[in-house]
Amino acid sequence: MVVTTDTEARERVLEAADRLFYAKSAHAVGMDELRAEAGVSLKKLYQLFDGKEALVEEVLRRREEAITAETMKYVLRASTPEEQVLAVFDWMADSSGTTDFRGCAFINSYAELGPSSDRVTAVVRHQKSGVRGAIAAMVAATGRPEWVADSIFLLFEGAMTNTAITVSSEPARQAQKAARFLLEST
Amino acid sequence: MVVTTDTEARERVLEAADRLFYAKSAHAVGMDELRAEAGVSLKKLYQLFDGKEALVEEVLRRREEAITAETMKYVLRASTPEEQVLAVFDWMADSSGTTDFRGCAFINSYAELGPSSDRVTAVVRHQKSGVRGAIAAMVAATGRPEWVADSIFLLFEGAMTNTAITVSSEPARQAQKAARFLLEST
DNA sequence: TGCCGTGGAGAACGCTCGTTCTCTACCTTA
DNA sequence: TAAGGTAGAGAACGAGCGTTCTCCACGGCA
Repeated sequence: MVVTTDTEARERVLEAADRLFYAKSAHAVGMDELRAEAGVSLKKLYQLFDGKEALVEEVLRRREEAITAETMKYVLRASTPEEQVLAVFDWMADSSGTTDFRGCAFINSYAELGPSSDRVTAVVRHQKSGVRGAIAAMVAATGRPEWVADSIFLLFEGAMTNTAITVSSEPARQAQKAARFLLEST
Repeated sequence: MVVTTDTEARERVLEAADRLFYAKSAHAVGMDELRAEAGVSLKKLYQLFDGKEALVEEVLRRREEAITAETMKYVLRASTPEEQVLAVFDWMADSSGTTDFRGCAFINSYAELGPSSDRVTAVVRHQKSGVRGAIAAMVAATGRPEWVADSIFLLFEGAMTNTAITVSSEPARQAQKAARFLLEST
């Protein structure tokens, strides 16, 4: 028998749940499909998580951390504060290149589960305010006014959804171009 | 007995479906709840529509027309081409004031049903390309380059989702401010 | 070796869904 | 009045869901 700790099983479930929920939306993924994908028994699944809603919540929290870390890699690669702001659109363009890019998982979850789950709504609001804050901090470092940060955040959000819907990285590039203009002309 | 034609019953079903699907997401609304809300028998419901997926599709088509007409009212009220472009953000700010504003119904439907329904995906793409085209036409009338139209469209999209998530018209106003800046400085 | 406790496999449960079918009441028309 | 057809109410059905329970195999330990 392959030995796996609860921690490892937890991570396998979260990884599978994140992937499946994002690709197919939460209500389209059954707990049994999840169990099979994670290679875990149904008993253990319910022993590790309080239920589907709690699982969705944890998946979103985990994804928030993962995305933050990944975008950081792009941001820290840049030298000037301006280039750091623009780097988040490079991350988006690269991400949209991968198959099955489906836009912002938080917006998607809010659309599907927001009306019925306060916990999901709370995590989504938290992520959005985090992204907004991160962009605001970078823009502040450039010395531009705060409304520029607001604008770039909204460009980012609009590009995320439309990059998914059009299945093209064009919106990401258009948003980056607009952000560059805003930074250069203020 | 109250006499109702099939056309009237159809419209009642579509109105109820649009309202409920938008407020609670499609999978959270059962056909029986819909039947009760529309005041129609289950038999007639299935006689008027081929099934739930077809109903969602028709609801989105109908909403696309309705939103186009409503925003037109705002646009035509404005005198200059620049003010016409900015008027769509007035529409958004006003709409978000109504209770139960949930952002863009097309983005929401894409998030929930896009992976499982090609028909829904097609309607969503159609609506997005329509909005993008309408903004492009208005921006072209101002003499600004096309990338300005792309930017304003993405600002619009980002503001739609974040106006819903933050339950505030602030993103709509921020996007309008950014759009005004883009128009004035190009 | 015999016992106990843990854990996995998957059957079972209760519920809700989308969809169809049955039955009955009523209106129309001859 | 009698017959026929239409439409509504809602029961029925099969499937799938989230969740729980049963059963058994297997390992550690006295």
